[in-house]
Amino acid sequence: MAVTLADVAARAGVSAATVSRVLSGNYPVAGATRTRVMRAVEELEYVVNGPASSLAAASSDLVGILVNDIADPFFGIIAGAVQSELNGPDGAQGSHKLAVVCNTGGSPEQELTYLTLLQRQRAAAIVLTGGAVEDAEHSAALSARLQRLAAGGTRIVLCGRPPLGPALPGQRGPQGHGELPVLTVAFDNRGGARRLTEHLLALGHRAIGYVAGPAERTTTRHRLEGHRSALLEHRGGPVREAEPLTVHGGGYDRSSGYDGALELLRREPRLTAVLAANDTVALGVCAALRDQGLRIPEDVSVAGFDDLPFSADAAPALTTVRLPLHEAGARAGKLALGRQGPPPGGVATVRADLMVRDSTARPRTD
Amino acid sequence: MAVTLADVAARAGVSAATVSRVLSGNYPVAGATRTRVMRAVEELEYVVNGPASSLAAASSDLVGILVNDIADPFFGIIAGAVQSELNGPDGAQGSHKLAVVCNTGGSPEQELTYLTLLQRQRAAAIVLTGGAVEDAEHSAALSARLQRLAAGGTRIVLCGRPPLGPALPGQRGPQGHGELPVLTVAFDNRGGARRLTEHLLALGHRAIGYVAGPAERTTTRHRLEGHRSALLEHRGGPVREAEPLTVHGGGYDRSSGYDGALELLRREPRLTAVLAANDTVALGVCAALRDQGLRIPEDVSVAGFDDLPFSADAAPALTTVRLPLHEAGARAGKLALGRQGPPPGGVATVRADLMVRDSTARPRTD
DNA sequence: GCCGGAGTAGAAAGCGCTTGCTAAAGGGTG
DNA sequence: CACCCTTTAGCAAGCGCTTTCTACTCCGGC
Repeated sequence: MAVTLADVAARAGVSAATVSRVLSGNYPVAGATRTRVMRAVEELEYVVNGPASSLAAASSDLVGILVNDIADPFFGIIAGAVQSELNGPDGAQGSHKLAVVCNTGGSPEQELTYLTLLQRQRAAAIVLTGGAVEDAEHSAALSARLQRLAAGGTRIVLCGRPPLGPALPGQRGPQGHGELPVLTVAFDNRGGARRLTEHLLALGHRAIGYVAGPAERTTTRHRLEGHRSALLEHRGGPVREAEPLTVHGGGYDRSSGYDGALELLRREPRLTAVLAANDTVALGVCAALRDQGLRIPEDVSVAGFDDLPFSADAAPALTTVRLPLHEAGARAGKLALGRQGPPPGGVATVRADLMVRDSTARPRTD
Repeated sequence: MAVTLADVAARAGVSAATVSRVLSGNYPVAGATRTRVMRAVEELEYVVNGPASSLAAASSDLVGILVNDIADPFFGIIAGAVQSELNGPDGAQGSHKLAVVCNTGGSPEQELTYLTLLQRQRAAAIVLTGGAVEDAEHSAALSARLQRLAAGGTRIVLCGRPPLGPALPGQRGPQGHGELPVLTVAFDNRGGARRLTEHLLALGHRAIGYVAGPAERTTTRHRLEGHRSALLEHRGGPVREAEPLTVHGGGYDRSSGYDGALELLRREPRLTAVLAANDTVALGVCAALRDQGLRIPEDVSVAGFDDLPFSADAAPALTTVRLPLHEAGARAGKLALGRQGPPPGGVATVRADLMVRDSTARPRTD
């Protein structure tokens, strides 16, 4: 039924070995033979059998990308960037790598399941994106699985999540365990959140609400830590204790923002600013405030995080923290393909720049 | 190095065949043997070699999804929905299908390239999303390629693009060629655009601008056709000839909308409404209008298409046409897996409902 | 004019798994 | 109690490709 190497070989009057070598190009083949083979390939419209060659060569052209939700532009942008690196100038006309996108929905079980599936495909590399769930048991299981994968030759890259390892939360600096072969592209979530909060403090806000993401995720914790540290270090006047003005939404979605804002307003009607876990949540916050008859930024300032494309076009344009998602994804892709040397310490941290736009302003002075 | 079937077999004291059968589960194995095998599998942490089993069984658990740009939520939502169907209740604990997402960037060459790559992987199915480029040569090449894939057992589903085939543009009804084994989930772009335009006409608008997408795409053409037909059929007053008030943006992106709106304003300063190719373009249109000091909808009404999540939260909330992207993607996924019988004629058309929100209103009466 | 080494092609042994066929038990039945 | 059928397991032949090793041809150099 299907055309095989042998068919091509027969037609070109050579052996299968020769055809294979012409196609892979890593063995000298005389020019005349090569053209004869290529002609046979075209005439027969031959397409290599991937599984067979993966088996024989013990290699694969699949690269896994784990995301929470591919419908979320945050992950879409990263995935797209990773994928764009997969066809770079590797072999003759680019490598033939394909991106396998896995929606984990943020679930640790799914994460593990997909890793097994990718291991089964003997994936060449895997990029894990988005914050990790902070659970000792799961971390251990995840770590073990990644070790095995790495041992089997699969390159592992974390993008937008903190480096792996037995390092305890809060513990920083060089890690003790012997060189985990897992590279990381991390976001400066703490720094970004801190700068954002400082911006609000500088504007004069003192009652600042915070609609955080799901409690158990690293991203949530880091952003919150940055926020709190800015609050604590603030000199120049009394600042409302942060805790009561923090609510944890169910997810990084619009409705969490809507509900969270309502809850904050209930706790503290004199709120003058709300920080959201990310831009999508911020949109929900804005909607809730508007529904309560509050103007942005005249009555309440709002800020997001991530700087997704729609944020600049929101009305008012959203003040937020820009995460270079495309750049980070591309970097992760390069690392995954081994196309770029590992960053010092295996961890590259990308900037998180404050983008001041129209949704934040000085608080009303009444 | 890696654990193989034989290792498991040895440990369980059975033959490799038995292990294979326990794992695939489609052959009777005695209970005792099965548990013994399962234990060995767990002790050895055995993971099947996908390429090897694909080769031997001449099957694959890869499903390709071609999208223009995965960073665009339009495609992200569809891809996510397709993927969510891949783990349905197929085998014992769900099938093991993986989604290969391919960013074509809208380029016909890339499209063909990725199809070859997927053919090489012997993909179980391929879902092509988004509008097609209307070019005879490319259509023929694409069609041929899809035929070959289908002949090789790969299921092909089109999602959000018109059915394939030698049917000439504009020609409708039953197609003459013998049953293309390609299923389609189509969007009612014409109907949606028509209803949207009718809405504007009903509000009293007569000078309606249209910022269309790239000229050569089916989606662009269909939406434009719906728009024009509504204009032509309108009874109840003079309507500005549509052509001069249509501009073609470079893409379905924000900047096309911004530039397009400016161009429309230049051509017709008394414009009272602007329809955009999609929601993202609409955001750009809004930004441009605002920058020109025009209020929405008081001075100019604006409408989008697709109803992406951010549209409802835009300010003002965007009037648009809702495309059930998730539903369509899920449907496409089911069809791709053969989990659902083909729709009559091989084509399922999904609704495109008008969503009237705050960005459209009666024109000023001055 | 003979030998050694490039340069090029082929034979064949797998890669790890699936599956058709065969074989060995076990259990009813006449 | 022999026989046949059912149930369960193993044998072994591939699936289509890669790659090592071998073989051959053609040169230049001594």
